[in-house]
Amino acid sequence: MGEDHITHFISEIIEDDLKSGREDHVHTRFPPEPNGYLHIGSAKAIWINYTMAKQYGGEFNLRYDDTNPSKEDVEYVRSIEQDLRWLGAVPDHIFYGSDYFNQCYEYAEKLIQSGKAFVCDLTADELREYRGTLTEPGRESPYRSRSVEENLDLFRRMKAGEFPDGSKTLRAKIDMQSPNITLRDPAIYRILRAHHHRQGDKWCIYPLYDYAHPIQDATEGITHSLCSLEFLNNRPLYDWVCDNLGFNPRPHQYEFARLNVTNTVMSKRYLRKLVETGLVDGWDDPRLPTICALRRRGYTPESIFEFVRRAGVAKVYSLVDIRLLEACVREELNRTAPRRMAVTNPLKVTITNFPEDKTEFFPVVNNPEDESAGKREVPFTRELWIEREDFALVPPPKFQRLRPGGEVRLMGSYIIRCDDVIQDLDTGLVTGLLCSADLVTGNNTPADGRKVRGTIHWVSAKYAAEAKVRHFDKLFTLENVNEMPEDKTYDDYLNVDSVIELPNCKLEPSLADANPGDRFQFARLGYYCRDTKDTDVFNRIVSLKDSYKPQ
RNA sequence: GGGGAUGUAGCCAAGUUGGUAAAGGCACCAGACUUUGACUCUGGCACGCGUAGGUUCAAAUCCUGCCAUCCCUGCCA
Repeated sequence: MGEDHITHFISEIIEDDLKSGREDHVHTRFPPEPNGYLHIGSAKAIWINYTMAKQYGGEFNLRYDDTNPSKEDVEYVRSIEQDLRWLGAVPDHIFYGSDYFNQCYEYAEKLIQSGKAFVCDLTADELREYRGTLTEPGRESPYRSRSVEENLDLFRRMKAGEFPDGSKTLRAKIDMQSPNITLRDPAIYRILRAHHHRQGDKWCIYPLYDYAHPIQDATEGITHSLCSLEFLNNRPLYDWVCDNLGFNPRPHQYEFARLNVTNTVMSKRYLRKLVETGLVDGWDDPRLPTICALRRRGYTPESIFEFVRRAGVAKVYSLVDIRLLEACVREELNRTAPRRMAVTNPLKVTITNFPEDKTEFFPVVNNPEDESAGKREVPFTRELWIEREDFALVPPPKFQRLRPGGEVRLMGSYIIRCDDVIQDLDTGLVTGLLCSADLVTGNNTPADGRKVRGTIHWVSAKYAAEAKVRHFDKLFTLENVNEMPEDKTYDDYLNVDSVIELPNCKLEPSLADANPGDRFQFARLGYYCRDTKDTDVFNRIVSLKDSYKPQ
């Protein structure tokens, strides 16, 4: 799947670095904050960092960016690694940003000693005021000129827990006039008494992202720190930290546009809300765009990475059509998923010229594109189920399936003719069909050479297995969220009833043995996966394209 | 009355030392094939590269102005 060698502006940068000798190897990392589950958007950052490392024979780290204990949890740590492995981006190393808290602290003292950082007593509100605005420069903090000794003393006492939360910060001394607000003496340490999922209560001061991230990268020997475009403004600060701490060699940050997908909400905040309020069953509810939900729904890791690959890497804000993902899934599953017959909306058919007590087995091809997949024996009996929509009392133009007096092929089996229609006298509803099979022709082309256009799927009523089939009509529960007006919220677009459960599905008997996670193509109905949790359910992964248009 | 990034078809996206039918994929349309109206195959789909000028024999590619979108005013990441 995909080409051996992937090219985009990031790969060109890396190749230039390698060619010019600025770098002699490639080492990347995926640095999620463990504050939620990975989703399809995360897959892009994972894919880029992973493929760039592997393409140039380098290493790829998973690093938990856990510098803010108030938002993080071990549950997320566990899920992230699991999802990463499932996707196939197996990390060469797993690190925790919090494991570098000692280094961060040492480096901070170093910054203080070289006069590059100071302890500031401004409150959050005051700090905001001093910072200035987008159009006005900021003012220097009155504490900016404290002596090295005083700063060091204060910082050590911050660490020792002598000051209450939020009463002081350590700030980098850069430039309050800078048009880039990130550079206006940014806070690099805050006082925060919060239990850390990994460090416990060891620390009451925590480094901030802009300061910790370059240190983490440098400590791990990262060469190319690939992140999304919203960190572009932070790059000068990233460079400032690297330069002022004298990292050599030092990592370099490059930015690409993050992935947005139509009808799909990536906001971790909102996804968490859906989970916590019980509107969905959990982070792996098949309606969600999380990696674990896609997995449960039946998407393959290959198709997700293929989607990311085809969506491309550039620097424009982009909104990729969800149908590209669907196309990737269809393409893969079409090659790999065994075909099975299932009837989601059953209509009884009686083959009047077929004996009541007889069972005939027809060999049916498992995958027309893969001969090694072999065949299976499907039982045929006098009473069958067919799809209700495969019969039309009054056929619309170009309708090729069954109609009164018409013929149709039962896939892999006989051609049948509809002789009689049984209708409910009161409602007119069709309750059954009486048909006769061309027993002479069998599963072959008709001896008289007549053409029978339509082919429909069927299941023996006597041997049918039962299961629920779950359709997701509105992908990921949200419609048109990408064009959401400002006065609306995600809740206005929530469509929790978008799942259609079809309780009376008739499945060909071989489906009774399917394992959770197994994927199939149900004839003309789409690709389905037996749910891993709810095992009497088959989830529709994606529907087949339907080019049938009457008239 | 700031700074940065970006603007190529419905959606992504190649193409940048200027060179003369503007790759490819998704979507869509038409047709062929078909024991799944799937798949596959064939053909179509930007007289145009945000816009207005300029330089040039030649511009998506260079220059200038303008417009639009996104990011930045967390002791979040």
